[in-house]
Amino acid sequence: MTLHDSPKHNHKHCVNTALAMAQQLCLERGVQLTPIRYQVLELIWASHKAVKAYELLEQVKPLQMAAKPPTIYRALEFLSEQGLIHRVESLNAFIGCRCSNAPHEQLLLICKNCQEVEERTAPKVMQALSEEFNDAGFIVHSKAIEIHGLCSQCAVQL
Amino acid sequence: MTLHDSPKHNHKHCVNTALAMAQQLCLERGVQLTPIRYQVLELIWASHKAVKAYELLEQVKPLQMAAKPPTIYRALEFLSEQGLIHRVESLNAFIGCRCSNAPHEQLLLICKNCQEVEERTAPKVMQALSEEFNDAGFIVHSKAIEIHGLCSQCAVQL
DNA sequence: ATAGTGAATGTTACAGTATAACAAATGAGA
DNA sequence: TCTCATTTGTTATACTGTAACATTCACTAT
Ligand SMILES: [Zn+2]
Ligand SMILES: [Zn+2]
Ligand SMILES: [Zn+2]
Ligand SMILES: [Zn+2]
Repeated sequence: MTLHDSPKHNHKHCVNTALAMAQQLCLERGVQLTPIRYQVLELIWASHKAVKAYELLEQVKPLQMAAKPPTIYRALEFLSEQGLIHRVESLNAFIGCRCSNAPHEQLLLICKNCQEVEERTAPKVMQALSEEFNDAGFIVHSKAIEIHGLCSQCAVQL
Repeated sequence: MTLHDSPKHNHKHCVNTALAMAQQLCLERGVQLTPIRYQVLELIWASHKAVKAYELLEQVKPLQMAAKPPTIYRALEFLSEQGLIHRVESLNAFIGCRCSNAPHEQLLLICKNCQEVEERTAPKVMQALSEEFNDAGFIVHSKAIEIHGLCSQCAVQL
């Protein structure tokens, strides 16, 4: 059982919220959440595990006969630009983002056992990072903070 | 001009120190810093820019006629295990590590302009991260903290 | 000496990840 | 209708990484 299989977690709610917010945001921004893009987002939200592009491709094919790698990568690029998903650099994979309404830092806790990824805001970490950049005279464009280990659920099980 | 081209920076010293330390550490640990591994390490230390595996392959070929992808990836795996280099996840590339004598956290500042990567210890950040993990009940195995932006040198130039 | 061992390397083939380039379709406005 | 921009289709290819097995080499136990 993973963190998000637990009875406490209503994943349907996660999905509905995420998809509704995506539609709302795209409407506000005047960008198109086309069927392909929507399907890819839905597939990514099927779980809290990071999903690989070619896994998505296989899953999309039954729905989109013509799906080829560019089909998926274009959808991923769009969703990423809109902040609806994040790329997990250390896994070559993608996860849905809960907090898409505003650009935000991301700290990803990646479980080696259940493969689930939890995104956290971690303001104290971000504050400490800012100080580090100032010391170094470094101007930040983007951050990828990816921590691998065992989530709380898996930690007690093993 | 990059951070490490500046007159203040004696890169020969960087290289000599890194290679000498690598030899010393491998001796102490009873592992073999073979010619191939040494050459790859030397090539990585040719600059402070992150280097890609297939770039290394091209550069190694004149020295190692038989070099094929596994040649490079094996050397990279060894150097990585010994903490002599780090993989930059968000670039699929590698950089030399200055502080190989002890296992350590790594915070990488990656310049989009000059491609140089600076590794920092950032104890305050690591402390804040630890607190974050405790809150989340997460058990850490490894961290990849990669910050993209402009280094101090490039920031003033642009 | 010689046969066995483990570590490193050679070699072939392939799996997995991602993008370039151009063509076709779609849809909204002039 | 025509035009333009956006999206999607299509083909091909580039880039990144590994599996699997053969060979070499140095060291050691017989
Ligand atoms: Zn959920
Ligand atoms: Zn887990
Ligand atoms: Zn240097
Ligand atoms: Zn720079």
